[in-house]
This record gives sequence, C-alpha cells and structure tokens, in this order.
Amino acid sequence: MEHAGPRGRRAGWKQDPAGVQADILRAATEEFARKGLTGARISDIAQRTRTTKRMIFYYFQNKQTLYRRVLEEAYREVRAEEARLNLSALPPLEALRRLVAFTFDHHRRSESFIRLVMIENVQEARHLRGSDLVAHVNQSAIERIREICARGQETGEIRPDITALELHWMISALCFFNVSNRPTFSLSFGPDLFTEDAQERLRARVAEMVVAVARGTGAAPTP
Amino acid sequence: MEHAGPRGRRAGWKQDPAGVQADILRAATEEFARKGLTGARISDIAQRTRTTKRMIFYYFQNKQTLYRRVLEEAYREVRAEEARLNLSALPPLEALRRLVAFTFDHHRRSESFIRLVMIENVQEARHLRGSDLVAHVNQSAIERIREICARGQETGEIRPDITALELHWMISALCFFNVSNRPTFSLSFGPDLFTEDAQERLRARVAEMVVAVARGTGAAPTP
Amino acid sequence: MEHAGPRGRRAGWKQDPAGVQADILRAATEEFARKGLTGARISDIAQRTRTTKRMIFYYFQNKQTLYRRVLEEAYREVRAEEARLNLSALPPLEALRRLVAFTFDHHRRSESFIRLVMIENVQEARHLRGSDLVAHVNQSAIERIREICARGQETGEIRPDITALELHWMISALCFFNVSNRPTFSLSFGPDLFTEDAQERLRARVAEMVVAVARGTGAAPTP
Amino acid sequence: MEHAGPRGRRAGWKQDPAGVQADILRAATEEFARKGLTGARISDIAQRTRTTKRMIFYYFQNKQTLYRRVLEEAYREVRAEEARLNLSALPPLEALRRLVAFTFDHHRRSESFIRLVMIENVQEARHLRGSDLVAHVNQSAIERIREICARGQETGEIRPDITALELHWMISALCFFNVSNRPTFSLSFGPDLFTEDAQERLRARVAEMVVAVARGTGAAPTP
DNA sequence: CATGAATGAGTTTTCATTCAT
DNA sequence: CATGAATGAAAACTCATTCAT
Repeated sequence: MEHAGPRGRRAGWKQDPAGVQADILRAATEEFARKGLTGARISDIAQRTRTTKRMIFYYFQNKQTLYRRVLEEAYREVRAEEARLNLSALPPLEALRRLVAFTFDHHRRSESFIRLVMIENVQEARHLRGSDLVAHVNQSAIERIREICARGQETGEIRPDITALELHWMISALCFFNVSNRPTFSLSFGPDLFTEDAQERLRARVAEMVVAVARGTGAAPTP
Repeated sequence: MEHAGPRGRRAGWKQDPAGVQADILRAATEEFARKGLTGARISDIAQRTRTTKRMIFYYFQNKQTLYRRVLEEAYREVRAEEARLNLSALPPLEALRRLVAFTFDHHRRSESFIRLVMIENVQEARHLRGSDLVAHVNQSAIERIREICARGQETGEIRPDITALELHWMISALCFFNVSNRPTFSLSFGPDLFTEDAQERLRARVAEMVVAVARGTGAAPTP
Repeated sequence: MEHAGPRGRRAGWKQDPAGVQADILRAATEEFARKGLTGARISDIAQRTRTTKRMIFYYFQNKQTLYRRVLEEAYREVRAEEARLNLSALPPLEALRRLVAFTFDHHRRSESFIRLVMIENVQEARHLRGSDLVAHVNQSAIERIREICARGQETGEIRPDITALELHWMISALCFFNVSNRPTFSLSFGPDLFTEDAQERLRARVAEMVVAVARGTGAAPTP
Repeated sequence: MEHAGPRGRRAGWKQDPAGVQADILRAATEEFARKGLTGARISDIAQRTRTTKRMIFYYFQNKQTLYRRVLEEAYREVRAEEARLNLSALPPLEALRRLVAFTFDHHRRSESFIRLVMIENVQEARHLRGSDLVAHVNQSAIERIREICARGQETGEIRPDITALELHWMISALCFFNVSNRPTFSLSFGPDLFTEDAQERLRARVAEMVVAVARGTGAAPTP
C-alpha cells in the first residue's frame, strides 16, 4: 500500500475525510471515556490517530463539540445494536428474560458507552441536553418493554400495577451498575463477582428478579 | 479571576486552622462532586471558601491530596451514618426490608458521596486503592447482610443458594443507580420517577424484589 | 467554522470569474472597513461570499493584496463620483460653498471609504504608500480648490494669505470627522447631532465657516 | 540597586504589584495604539515590559480586558490634563481662542489617545460602551464650552443660534483630524502642513474660524 | 504559622496559507 | 481554470504550584 499511485501518495489516508473523521471519533471516544471531558487532552487524542491535532479542530471545531459528537455517536451505536433484538415473537415473560440477558451482556460489552453516560451524569447531563438522539434511543428501549407489558398484562402473566418505565429502571440499574461500579466494587470485595461464571450467575439472578417483580408473585408488598 | 485586587479578608476567621480546613474540605467536596478531579478548579474551590488558593496548598499540599481527603471524609461520614442502623433485633426478611429502605433513602441523601464514587469508578478506583477506609465501610456493610443471611438460612426463610455479596450487589445497584443516573434518566423519561411519591413506590418495589430473590419464591430459576 | 461539510454550491455562479472577484471585493470591503486589516478574517469574508476561502487566495494571492485591492477600489470609486462635480462655472465663493456641501454629503455616503482611510491612518498609511491612486484622487481634489482660489484671489473675494491646501485641510477635517468619529461622539453626546436636520444644519455651518475663513472677514487674526 | 537587601532580591521590581500593572498598561497602550486590538500581540506587549506574558493575564485576565483598561486609562489621563485648563477668568471669545489653542496642542501631544479613539471608532465604539468614564470626560469638555457660550451670549459677543455642542464638534473635528489623518494627508500633499511653523499657523486659523462662527460675523448663512 | 505575589509548563484555539489534484 | 482537503506556526489562555517573606 505504500505506493498507491504513480505519484506515491503518503499513506493511503489523505483525501478520505470521512475516514479521518471516523478515526478521530474513535480515538476521542476512548480518551473521553477514560478521562472525561476535562481530563482528556486533544493532543493525546491526536496521537491515537493517523492525523494531527490540527485536523481535530478542522473537523470538529473545538473540544466540546467533539465530545458532543462522541456522545451522539455512542448512543447511535447502542441504538443500532439494540435494534437487532426481536422480542415480539416470544411470550411475555420469556421476552423479558431475553431482554434482561441481552441488556446485561450488551452493557458489559459497551464499557465506553457506560463510562460516557457516567461522565454525563456527573456533569448533570449538560451536554446531552442539546441532543435529541438520547430521546430516540431511550424511547425505543421503553417501547420494547411497553409492548411486552401490554401482552403480559392482557394474559395476566404480568401484574397490572407495574409500568414499563419501572421495569426499565430496574433492568438498567442492575445491568448498568454491574459495569459502572465494577472498579470500586471489586476493590472492596475482590474480583469474585466478575469472573465469567459469576457474571452468568448474576445475569440469571437479575432475570429472575425482574420476572418475579413483573409477575408479582414474590413477597407480598409491604403494606 | 486569578488576581482580584487587594483582598478584604472577612473578619472573625483568622487563626482558626481547624475551621479553615473544614471550610476548604466542604467547598472542595462540592466542587469535586460536581466536576470530578480534573474538572474541579482549585481557584473555584478557593472562591467558595473564606480563604485563598494559597491556603489550600498550605493545608493540603496539592490537588490530589485534597481530593483524597475529600474522598476519605465522605466515606467516614457514610460509615458514621450507617453505624446507627441496628438490624440484629429484627427477623431476617424484615431486617432485609429495613436495610433496603435505609439504603435507598441514605443514598438519596448522600448525593455528593454517590457522585464521588462514580468519579472514582470512571478513574478505575485509582485514588481509593491506597485508602483502607473503603474496606472498612464496605466490610461492615457486607457483615450486616451476612448476619441476616446466616439467620435466615438457618430458619429456611432465606434460600441457601444465595450469598450476602450477591444481595449487597443487588441492593447497591438499585439504590445507587437511582441517584447516580438520575440526570440522564430523567432527561430521557422525564421527572416522573423522581417525585417523592414515585420514589417511595420504587423503594417498596426494590424491597420486594430483594426479599423475593432472597426467599427464592419468585420465578423458577432459568434452568 | 472552518469545515462545514459537503458544500452545496449555489447554482448559476460557476465559471463567472469577474463576478466572483467582484463578489469577493464587495465582501472584503465590508469586512475590512468594519474590522481593519488584522481584525478582518479571511474566513468571514469567504462566508459573505458565494465562493470559498480558497477562491479568495486563488484570485487575490493573500490577505494584504486583497486589502490593497479593496483600498484601491474604494479610492477609484470616490474619484469617479467626485469627477461629476463641476465648479468652474460658479463664482469662487459659491463654488466653495458647493464644494463643501458636496464633500459633506459625499463623505456621509462613503462610510466604508472613510473607515478604510482611518484604518490606513492607524497603520501610518503603510499600504497606501505603494499605490499611486491616492495621489490621483487627492491631486484632483486640491486642483479643484486651487482653481477656485486663483479666481477668488484675482477678484479679491478670497484673501491672498490662504492656500488651497489649507482650505482642503479644513474642509476635509470637518467632513471627515463627522463620519469617522460618529460612534464615539454620539456615544458621548447622544445622537442629536446626527439626525437629518442637525446634519443639514452642520453642513451649512461648515460652509459658512470655510467661506468666512476664505474671505478673511471673520475675527481679526490673533496678533 | 542590584543588592537592595541582604538576600539580594532580583531587580527591584518584584513585590511591587502597582508598579508592574502600570508598566504593563504603559506598554499595552503603545502596542494597542499602534496596532489595534487584534493587531497587537500579548507577547509583544510583554516584551516591552519588565515582566512576562503570564503576568499580563495575572493582572488583566485577558486581552479585551487589558484593552478596555488601556482605553479607560487614556481617557482618565486626558481628563486630568484638561482639568488644569482655567477659562472662566477670560472674556468669552478670548476663552474660546485659548480653548482651541489648548485643544490643538493637546491633541498633538496625545497621539496614542487619538489613535485609540480612532480604533474605537472603527470598531463602532464597542469597547467604550461599557465604560462610564467617557461620559465623564466629555461631559466636562462640553460644560466648559457651555459656560463660555452662556457668558458670550449674555453680552452679545456670541450669536444666540449656536450651541456648545456644535462648537465642540467643530473644535474637535479640526484638532482631531490634524493628528489622526496626518499619515494619509502628508502622504498625499507632503509634509508641509506639519512643520512646526505650519502647525502654528493652522492653530491660529482654527481659532479664527471658530471665533468667527461663534460671533456669526462671517459670510451670511446660505438662506 | 500564615500569606500576597509570582510563574513554568502546558492546552486549546486561531489564522493565513499550501497541497494535490 | 478551479477547488476540496489539509496544515504549520503562532496566538491566547489555563492551571496547579512555588517564591519569598
């Protein structure tokens, strides 16, 4: 590839704006996810790139805009992956179980995304406010559950006094925390809960819990 | 503003080292909790203070040390509050319910602490590693549950195939997420889940879930 | 914004070199007149244009050259307008009155030009030095007055101890300042002097002053 | 002075905040007056100083603030100088003559000030708008003339249909232009009008003109 | 013990300009 | 002839930290 044409262009990247931009976004995602908005250094991002610091400003204007784009891209990706999930064919509780399992695994695979969300939360979601992407992603997530609930409540498999939002909150909490708080958690209690076996076990437990609360057959609610 | 002209020191504070230090720690906690280690600015901390930037270095050497002191202080406070909880007098499941309710409320009241823990997680618990305070706090937390489990498993009220660590993980996840991810969550789904009523409802649900999974009477575990 | 994504070129302009150049000059004049040589930004000029930054360099080599072209164009325009003035038919003092009135109005209409001259003065006329256009414009201006003076001094209507240069200096000062210093002047004293009525009044006053000093019948010169 | 104390402090400047600030202001005035806000370079200012670039930001926060302070200081100085002028003891027309002569000379001596005002005018007085100093300086200028007018109109020496503001406008125009437009003017017409002799002559002419227009004995106003 | 003054070493950002078809 | 992509060099500004009583 060194000699791509008669005049020997440099490295096969030049004149590929989209490629360069994607390259920058990838590097920026890593850096921001690891160090946060203020902690990340544009020059460090540049070094993880096939381009220069200057090009980052060329394509993304400034640090904040780049950060925003990284956030948006992360959400977009998550949405794309989640879209593949097809639950409507399964019976309600089974669908719920699948959803939990999927979310659990998916969050584990999306550490950068989880970290970016954490960082946004520390900053009180300041940078997400402008974007309407978030709404989209999350709306589709809630819609999926709503559909399951509707079916389950129709057949009586799911209790009537629970909402899709509540279920989403529970699933999110358990699957998110598992990734987000792993560092402090395993510092306190050792790595036992994060082995592959333990994680599978946890995933089953989470599914069990969510299904239990959805059915309403657990402990009688505190009066 | 670095240089602010001849400074009119507020009277009545001079020569109160302990007071000044406490004042700095309070201001630093707010700033670090809101902006993270790199995001917080020493000069901003100084401005929330009755002293100057210089004094921060005088008493705390440097930013990292100050941050570590803030972390430690936060953990110390949490431990102090949790120590008040007395569960051994209650029957196991009742104790569990109380513990969940307490944790849920306590986390809500300790936003700064939650945020500092998030920040530490983003940084892979780097600054907590040195400190033995974490161990203390968490060890006592786990101990409490272990005691409940032991009693409950003795009587059969709690299933044998669940560990205190798992229960702690679940309780933590649900109560922590409720505070930590509130900004992005309410941005996505509106503030409905965070009204006083909704929160009480969630607290009950969480207790229910945890008790259900502890008893093992929920859905049959996925085989 | 340096990079603005795939650019949707407006149709109907392509391949009209003269039109594009004129467009650039127009935009550049506005920008330079408002911000000065260093204050103006090539990218801002480009944005006020139907072309791109690149084309500015293509047609004008660099910023300085563009600035010089703007200056020259401005002078050329002024000269064209002034050429229409025909004073030799009027009696000397009447001609002077007409000249003042014309200059007063003309300067008011030529704000960009006035501002460019100010900018040149701040820069000690650095960019005008090379150009011979200035000489042309000003030479013809002075020539006009010289002719009036000659006639007036012949008949005794204009005192002998005054030069065309002095009269030009006076007329210029009053008419130039009226436009150049309007921002600070009206900031200090309000807009009263710049209403249409007040300006007409001022124009009359200026004519009166200039005629008075030309005749030499004013106050006795300080001995 | 190399050894000012037993420990030999560096150069006799340190620990003299007011001195350092004054030093910076002086250097900044020169640079801004010569190159404008955007043309001036903080590092060039620093080099004309006994301190460093860093100290400029320490004391003045940023370029704009420094520029504003320079403007304010320039106005303050002008005000201080003008305050020394005492005209109320002279008969009205004599006072007017003195005022013109003073203004003419004063403007010549205050080139930096004149240039800063020009620069502000190019920028449409944007930076002066915030400051209330301008109002003060100019108000006192107008007050002085108003007092002369009142006395002159009382005795009939000054015509009733002229205002202090108009007179101020005329005096300013002629004295300001003399300094502000010298570069382009002498480029066009040579340096003849700016020799010491010619300037004295011009000063007399200006006084004459202003007095003439004030008395109203010049040419009859165009009907 | 306490503190006002000062600062080195980055970091982001800007700007006119050139490369390469 | 015309143009989209790229860029080096310098500018403004920031930040934790130390100097020097």
